[in-house]
Amino acid sequence: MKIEEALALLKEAGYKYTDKREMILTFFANEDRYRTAKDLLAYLEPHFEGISFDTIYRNLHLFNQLGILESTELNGEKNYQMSCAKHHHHHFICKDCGLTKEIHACPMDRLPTELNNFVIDDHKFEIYGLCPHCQQ
Amino acid sequence: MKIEEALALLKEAGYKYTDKREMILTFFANEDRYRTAKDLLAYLEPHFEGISFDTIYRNLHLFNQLGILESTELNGEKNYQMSCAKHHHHHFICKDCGLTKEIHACPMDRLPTELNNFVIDDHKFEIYGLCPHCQQ
DNA sequence: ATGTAAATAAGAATAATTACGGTTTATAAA
DNA sequence: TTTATAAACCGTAATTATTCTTATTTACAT
Repeated sequence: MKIEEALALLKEAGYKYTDKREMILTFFANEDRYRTAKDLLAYLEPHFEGISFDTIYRNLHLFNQLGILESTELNGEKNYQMSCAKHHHHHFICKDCGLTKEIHACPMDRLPTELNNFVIDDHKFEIYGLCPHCQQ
Repeated sequence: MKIEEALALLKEAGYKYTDKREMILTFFANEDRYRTAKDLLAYLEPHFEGISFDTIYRNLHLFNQLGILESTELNGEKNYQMSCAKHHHHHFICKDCGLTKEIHACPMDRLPTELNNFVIDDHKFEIYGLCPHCQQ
């Protein structure tokens, strides 16, 4: 997702434009991988001295809720990256650098009949390993 | 996995037998679902007044490492259940009661060639929803 | 210009987990 | 059966990630 698209989404949903929000989006737009709240804070700190945790977390939540960011949990920490959705897909995630690669196959396509009596709300399919770059 | 089997594994790996460890295993043996450290503590507390966090977490780690317990992360909390491994499989997990159901289909069977240059260490496939009982 | 709801800062609170120093205990060998 | 020793344990403090609270500031529609 592009920054402009995200800003439009924000405006449409009645949220305000702020320079911090723009910079948060810039951060994620320039990264093709999952990043933590801490990573984001480190990026914002030099530009906005004294920026608060609250701002970080509130916006991560909001953006996630609006579908601007997608999230996953990697060793006990929530990680976010710019949403590449529109079409449903899953991810390979590099354990070293956090780089992601879309996987278009989805195991839910042919679901086992064993789950006939279960209500299915959600699923998670992720592959972990090392990207070509981090293998060296 | 049965308690005896787990105790044998412990002994074989050179760890000591203690009454607390036996009760931890009893707890998980009687549950067919993922449980948190807190759940375990609540169960042990009446039997061992003043049992420490350290004991809980140290043993959860150890058991997980030995393959006695498997773990997953559900809304920011680590959850454990008795390992049902031997054969590779995945889980349906009830969001209400934590009940699990094995799924024998594995999406890694036919991996997309897109990942040819990636080293794959691990993967996660979980389906979340409501079990028949919790739908009422 | 101005009113209002949203956004923010600052820091305290919470929740899960880990770490540390001192004591007890399971186990094996004398 | 005593004894030595490493493992297990307790009590508690520290850490880490995250959320909450209150007062203040700001974007933006009117």
